[in-house]
Amino acid sequence: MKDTPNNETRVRLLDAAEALFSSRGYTSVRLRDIAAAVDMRHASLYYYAPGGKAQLYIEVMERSMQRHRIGLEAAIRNAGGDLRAEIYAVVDWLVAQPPLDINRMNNADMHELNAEQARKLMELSYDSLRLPIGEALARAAAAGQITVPDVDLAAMGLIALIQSVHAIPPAYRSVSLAALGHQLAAMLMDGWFRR
Amino acid sequence: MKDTPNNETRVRLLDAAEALFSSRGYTSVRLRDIAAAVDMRHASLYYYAPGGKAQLYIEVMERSMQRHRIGLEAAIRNAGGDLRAEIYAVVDWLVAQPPLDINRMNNADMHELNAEQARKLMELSYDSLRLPIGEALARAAAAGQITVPDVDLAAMGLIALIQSVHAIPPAYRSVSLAALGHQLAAMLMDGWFRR
DNA sequence: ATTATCTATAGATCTATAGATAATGC
DNA sequence: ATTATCTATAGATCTATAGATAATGC
Repeated sequence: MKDTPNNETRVRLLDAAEALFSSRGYTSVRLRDIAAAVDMRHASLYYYAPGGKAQLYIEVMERSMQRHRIGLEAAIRNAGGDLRAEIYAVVDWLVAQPPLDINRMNNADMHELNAEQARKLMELSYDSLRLPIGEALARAAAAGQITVPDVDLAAMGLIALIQSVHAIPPAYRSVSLAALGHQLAAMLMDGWFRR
Repeated sequence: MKDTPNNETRVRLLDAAEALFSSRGYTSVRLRDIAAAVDMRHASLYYYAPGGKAQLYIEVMERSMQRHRIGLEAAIRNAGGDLRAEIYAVVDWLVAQPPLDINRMNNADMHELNAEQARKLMELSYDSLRLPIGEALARAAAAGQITVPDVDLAAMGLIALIQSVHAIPPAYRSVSLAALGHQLAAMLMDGWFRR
């Protein structure tokens, strides 16, 4: 009795499921889509996730959020203490990950899940994203470098702003996601108004 | 042979469909959900939209985007020429409307539609949101009041940022959507860094 | 006669389960 | 014997269509 079968295939499966769920959301992704992405028949997914689609979604999203928390903390830690560098490191991390859409998660995906599981997953999501960035902002605020009304609001706002790079269809996009992300972050840090 | 049946009921139906599609997206909304919202049987929806779910979505989203364009232009026009007032008017307009999620539209909803219809709808959406705000920004930039890398990027960034108010579950929200929206907009206009 | 709705149901998916099968590991 | 996959299919939705019905308008 092993709690988790195989491994390499399992990771490939979770990666594929994450990419799909993350960009298209719970209801738009069919088990067939995930199976096709790992070149399997959809029935075989039940071998790795006996709980079916909902289990797969929750597992994949929890893993994603935990990875984000670790990745964001590391990105900030390695940026060298300067807030601007920390924020750019956050942007670089985010644009290299599958797109996040917290609005869609909160307003659509969560309706398809058991209420308690949904609550827990949203809490994990908010914490994983908000806390690392919020702490960096709190340090800069304490040092008198920045003025924000609320570090949590600012952190979640930054993420929403950065994720808007995924709203631009590739055809209309002349520069890299990272370059766009940096421009957006710079707007938020420096403000539109002339100094 | 009339092109549009009834009217009062039709408008109620489109309003209900818009609220649902807008916040939960194409695949998460069932025809039953829309029908229930207007107290009908889902089969009756075909009387108003013979083209079915896809027609309903497109019709409702086109109407939404045209209304946004008109509403944003009016909000800006009535704000009295000051950029800050114009942006707050934009925020007030946006938070009073059903939530927009351009990321979800672009990455999920559009996959369920005919490619050409999807392209047209996204183009209309970008124009309806981007142009009114972009023009206000261009005027302020020409007057030397603000500095932005790209007015279109700034306009779409503002919208994404404002829409993040809908990612906060009501239970965690102590102030009004408008107040939150203003805080977010002020961050973007003035920037995080001390002046 | 037309308008606005309903009931009943066909047809198309989608998720999930059962059971077979081939390969691998003891 | 266990692991990893497949085929086949049941069961549950969902969208869409057909045809009935009641109310209203000429």
